[in-house]
Amino acid sequence: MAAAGNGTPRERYRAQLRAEVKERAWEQIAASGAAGLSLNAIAKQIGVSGPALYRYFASRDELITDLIRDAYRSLADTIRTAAASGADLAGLGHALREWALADPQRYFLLYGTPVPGYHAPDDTTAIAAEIMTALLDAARSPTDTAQDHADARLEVHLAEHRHWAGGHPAPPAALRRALHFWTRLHGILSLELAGHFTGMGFDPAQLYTNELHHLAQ
Amino acid sequence: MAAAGNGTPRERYRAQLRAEVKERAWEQIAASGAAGLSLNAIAKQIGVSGPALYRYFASRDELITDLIRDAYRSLADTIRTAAASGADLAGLGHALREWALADPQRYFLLYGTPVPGYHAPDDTTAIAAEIMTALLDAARSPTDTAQDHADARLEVHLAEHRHWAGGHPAPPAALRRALHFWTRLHGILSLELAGHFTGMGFDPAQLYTNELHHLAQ
DNA sequence: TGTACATCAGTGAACGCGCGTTCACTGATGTAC
DNA sequence: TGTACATCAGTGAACGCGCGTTCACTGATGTAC
Repeated sequence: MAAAGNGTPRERYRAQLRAEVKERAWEQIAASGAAGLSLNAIAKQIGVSGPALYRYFASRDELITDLIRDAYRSLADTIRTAAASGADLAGLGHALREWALADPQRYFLLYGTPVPGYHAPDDTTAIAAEIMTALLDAARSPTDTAQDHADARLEVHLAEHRHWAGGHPAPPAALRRALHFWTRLHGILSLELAGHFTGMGFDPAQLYTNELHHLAQ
Repeated sequence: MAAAGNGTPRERYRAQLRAEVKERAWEQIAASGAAGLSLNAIAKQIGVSGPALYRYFASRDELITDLIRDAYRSLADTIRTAAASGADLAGLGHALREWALADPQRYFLLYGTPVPGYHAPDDTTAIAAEIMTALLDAARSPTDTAQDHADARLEVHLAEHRHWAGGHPAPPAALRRALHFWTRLHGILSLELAGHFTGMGFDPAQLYTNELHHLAQ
């Protein structure tokens, strides 16, 4: 009855096997993409029959949803940890890059090709909003230097619509900076991870760092 | 023997059926993603038995490769046409955006989640290089205004490695501008098309236009 | 400490499905004389 | 213009595969008295 420690042995065993299933799932996704994820293949790798996994996951979809949730949580933790240790926007950018390079297919599971018809459950969009909030906080930086005309116009537009994220009103300049952070870094990262820079003979990291300098400006 | 006009009736018929297969394939990709593309399903839609398609495509992979090739060609044509009609970088940007919005899954087939292990055939990378060349030409713009320190450092790096694209040496400033064009616009487009901005209450087009102004600067 | 019962993990067989692909064959379309 | 032959499109049956998932059942682990 007590919800103490690690739970009963059976509960610990359950948690451990769920974790192992997910581990194998990530390996499989890394090896051949999320589309080819197969419960039977995972079971075989673990050394258990296929139907056994249905004690731990109601369906293949539930497993994938769980993986997406974990990926979002992992990214949110990474960003939060960096922010908590006093990183500025550039610091968050490097944390994001490291996280993405550590497991490209995990990155693509969140930000890659969407599956038509699939809708992420509400709690994952909540975590995504959390990440955005962390970015916004970091974007609320001291150096509020001169901005050119084009940016000013965007900020007016953003000011009209900044009611999202649960009425968390951020200064339009910070919102603009956070959005640029997100879109520019995602642009480089996803092209790099998909291999679109190979053979072009330059280091994507330099491009990335350059964009970070722009953003910190 | 003469390779004139539209060829023999049989050749025209072949070309027509190949085209119809591809059309249905795009519809299917738009509806459920490239992973779920099925030859049998296409055959059923056309009103023909499954094996019949093997007269027109050697395998499922060949069909997909063909679709990728067509998509690249379509994008290259779009960019080239815009450039030929005197568009500047901003103009190319709008052309790119329209092309992407017209068929998001086609965009993702080129720039979305990579399938581990899949290597695009050489001629598609040649078309990709062509697109890059068109960007470079447009990026070789008149207004070579002041650039900040961070950009200068990136340009030195690019200058050391600008031997790609068949020894087509572009000024580092143009290369930098072209790369920023590509990565920034892709960043916004892919997040927008994947629905990551929904519910945030602003218009991605404004963000996009804003980036274009930055690039034209 | 020992027995009776409930809980739960895992198995193996089975269902139904759709896939890519091969193969032998029919029937229509084009070609050669 | 007509006949003999070659070419080619399309069919239907079949193969082998792996998938997700259900179901009845066995055997081990934990719980209650």
